[in-house]
Amino acid sequence: MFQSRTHNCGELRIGDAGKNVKIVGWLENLREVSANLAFVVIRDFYGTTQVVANTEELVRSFRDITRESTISVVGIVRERASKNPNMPTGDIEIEPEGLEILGRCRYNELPFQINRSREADETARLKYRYLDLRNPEVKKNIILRCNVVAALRRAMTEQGFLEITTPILTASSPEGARDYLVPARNHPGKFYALPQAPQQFKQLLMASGFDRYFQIAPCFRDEDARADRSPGEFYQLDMEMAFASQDDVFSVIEAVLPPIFAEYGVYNTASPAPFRRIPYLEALETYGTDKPDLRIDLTARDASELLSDCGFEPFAGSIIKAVVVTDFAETRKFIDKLMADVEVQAGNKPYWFRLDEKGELVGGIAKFLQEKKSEIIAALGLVPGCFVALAAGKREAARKTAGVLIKLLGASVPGHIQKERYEFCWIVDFPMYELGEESGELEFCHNPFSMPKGGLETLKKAERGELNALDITADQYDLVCNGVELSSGAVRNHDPEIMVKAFELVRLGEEDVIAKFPAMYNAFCYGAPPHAGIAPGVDRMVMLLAGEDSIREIIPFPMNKNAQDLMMGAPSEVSAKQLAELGIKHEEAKNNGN
RNA sequence: GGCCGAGUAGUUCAGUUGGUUAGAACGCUAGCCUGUCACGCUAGAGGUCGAGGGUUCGAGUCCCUUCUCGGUCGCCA
Repeated sequence: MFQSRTHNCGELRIGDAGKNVKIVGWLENLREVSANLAFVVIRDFYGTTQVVANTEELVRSFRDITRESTISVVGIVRERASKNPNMPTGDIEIEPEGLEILGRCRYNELPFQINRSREADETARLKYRYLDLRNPEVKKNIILRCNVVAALRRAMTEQGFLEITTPILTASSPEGARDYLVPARNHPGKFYALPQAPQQFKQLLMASGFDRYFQIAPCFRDEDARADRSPGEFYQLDMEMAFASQDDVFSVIEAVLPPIFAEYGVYNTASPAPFRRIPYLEALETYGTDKPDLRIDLTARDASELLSDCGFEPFAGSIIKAVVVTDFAETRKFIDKLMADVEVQAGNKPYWFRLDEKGELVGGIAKFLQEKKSEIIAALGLVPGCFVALAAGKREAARKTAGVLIKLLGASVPGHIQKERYEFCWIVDFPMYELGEESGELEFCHNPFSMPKGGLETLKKAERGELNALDITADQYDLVCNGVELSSGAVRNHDPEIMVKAFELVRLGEEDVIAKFPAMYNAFCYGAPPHAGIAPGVDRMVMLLAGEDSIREIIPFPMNKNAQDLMMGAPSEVSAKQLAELGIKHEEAKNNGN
């Protein structure tokens, strides 16, 4: 029978010398110095401790144990003859009196070396995640995640929020991402859906009279992965407040996040409250993106009037954005690489020129600019040593290209980014509607739950043609940190009449509102509070705090890019019996050629 | 679905204009070594070069097809 340890592998110090102890853990390493002297490293969750094998018999015993087996060692703590100042337990070692194998590792070669697992093939890491996680370097991100989640819960609770869980099996919702569907055994042909977010439930909680709700909420979306987007499932710090305005939501987030970022992040500085607020359109014009990285000091300027008639063919009739980089001393090779990278990421070719130390416009498209040289230098405020990157095309393409230019120039040209900090901002005043790319017709820009600014009156004006619906904004906002979109949120539309009117502008009506959101529509007909909320992504936050570029590094058991769990073998086939119970036909018929 | 990159020993990688028996490091096995701590030293085992086809006297290398993985665009209200 297993007897408990007296100490873990991270806690013994010089003051413990002479004590009788029992430690347990994984056999990490065996260093044989001679036939009758070897050093054994035992690792557990808390750290590593050295055991000394100082007889021929002991050396043989340890040699016969495969590494990564779990063992227990009973013995006496003693001061080391040669200490290791680099490890917390480096002053002591254990002289064993008893040794027991608890769980033998059956393999003397592992899929990868534990202490170097981060360098291993990712497929192997995911398949053997339980070995990967034995690596303290890998484990520490998961511990960080736990600490951050605990801190978020504490902070939200302190702010008076209640954590309320909402259903995982729910109804498919008609908009947004692809749903994960679960067949309903008792209702053949019908399906549950896993929630893309607890959006409707949290609004119903507001209608139920809960004042401040939050949840570390699992969300499920069947969309393709990215480096910063795990496929399938992710977590949000979902919150909603009754009788609340945009400012109320901002106050809570500005109180909750900066201290946690400063305490747990790789950078220990976070922008203090209040965060900068940037209107959506201004962000697109100035930063070329709705998720600017404010650590970068570069901005985009409109140079359409200045340059569109300079004779350079791609500029004719185009919107042109200029990004001026001072103190630029990079090589032509650097520029070519950067321009190529921008073209790939933006899907649009960027251009450039420089003002050299002699005050001449050189390089890139400079030969088209000589006639208007002084005008250009004055308009863009150029000084010798300036590099000017240019984005041209239709308005959206020019903005996007400028955004990519700013991002890549900021990251690679020295002196234009203050990297070691968390820089938050709010993007506000999102448009309520946009023209659909395919349909060309008016559609909801983000989500139909947001309250249009000006409420019913504004919508009626748009309906009467006194106002362009595209100019209607909503109290809808994004939280952005270091160029990463952490969250969207909004003041919600809690008035059934305004909801219907908002839908009418996109050629839908009351029956559509009821069909799509029956519970919410009905509930709001019984007296709903004005409410607002937000849902910062937990995974993205932890990524920022851990300084990781891959979302898989901060998820305990991640899926691969193709939404497969290589360790568990999901998704997997199921038995014909299971399918039959669910009223689902088996694929076999097809294989037989029927 | 499009585009880009990768796939060679258990692992991470190198491999020249196509040319002898495909190498290194780490790991593994055996031996040596009395204070190591990424211990050191010596020796050894270990390869369907992702798969299939083609060009060639000869292919890890060139061509075609295909699979897998990663990144990115689409997508993600």
